[in-house]
Amino acid sequence: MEKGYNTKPKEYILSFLKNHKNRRFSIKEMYDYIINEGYNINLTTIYRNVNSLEKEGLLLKHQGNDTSFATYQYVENKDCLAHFHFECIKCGRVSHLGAKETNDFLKLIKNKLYFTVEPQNTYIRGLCNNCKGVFIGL
Amino acid sequence: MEKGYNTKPKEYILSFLKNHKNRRFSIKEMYDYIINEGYNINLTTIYRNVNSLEKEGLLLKHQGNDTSFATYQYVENKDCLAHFHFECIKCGRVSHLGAKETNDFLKLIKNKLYFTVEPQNTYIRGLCNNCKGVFIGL
DNA sequence: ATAATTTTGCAAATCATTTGCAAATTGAGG
DNA sequence: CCTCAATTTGCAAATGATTTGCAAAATTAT
Repeated sequence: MEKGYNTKPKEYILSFLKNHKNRRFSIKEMYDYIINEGYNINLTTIYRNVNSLEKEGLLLKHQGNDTSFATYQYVENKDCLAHFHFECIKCGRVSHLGAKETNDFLKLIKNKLYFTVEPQNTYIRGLCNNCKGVFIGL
Repeated sequence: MEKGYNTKPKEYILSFLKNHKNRRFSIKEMYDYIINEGYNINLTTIYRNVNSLEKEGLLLKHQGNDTSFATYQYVENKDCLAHFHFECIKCGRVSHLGAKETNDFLKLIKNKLYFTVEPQNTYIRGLCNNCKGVFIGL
């Protein structure tokens, strides 16, 4: 049973992510950004903290189908996990569908399929408004 | 520009996957199964073939959020990619939602969000009928 | 069969992530 | 603000999945 100390690196990492809500970063990206901001930190330290922040539910971890590395994103509040997620396949930004629409959809498919849906694990993928115009190909 | 030779290993891998539709295998699993069937093959060969089969659209590649390795699955016909997918978070099996329900859902959210949904990239996650009873946790 | 081209198998390289361990940091209690 | 036990850090080395280089084997058209 760990007491959980408050360390500089841990605080720095979390505030970095909080300052970039709705954006995902790979460990390497965080590292580069943070180093660039003039704060000295170790890659391993980021791995370790990001891991425990994810377990605490403060971060969302994404493992892309095409990328070999994971990315992490700060989640404002955990309620959003009860909704379906929309993930932009271009910029990676994640937003979420309202409770009403989530429920409507769940009703819609309830008797269609022998399947219990877990919205918190579900990412509906497509293009967000920002990326609609610029995306080429698929 | 490659001509694409038909080799024993390539055929063996594809037929193995075809004989196990709706199931996903990691490279290592395929290797173990195939070796166990008495057919001699190399890990690298599986990597290479599975990669090109995926590019040809014959296989679906999955990169789990929690697993460090990819899994692959034979897809019967490419039409199924135009539908939403259901993926069981326990057994990994993928099935798909019918065209009508897919469309109903798309209509449902069309004006709710500045978002263009790509069903072929979307996995709705939950528990399939088989796994409903046995799953612990989450 | 022959030759040109692709694919295989193996070993070594690569890349993301994890682990071991000593040194540094933290926080509770004096 | 000093001390001490517990936790966290940083670095180097380990791990595990995947890729690559290269010579030998397999394939296809001629």
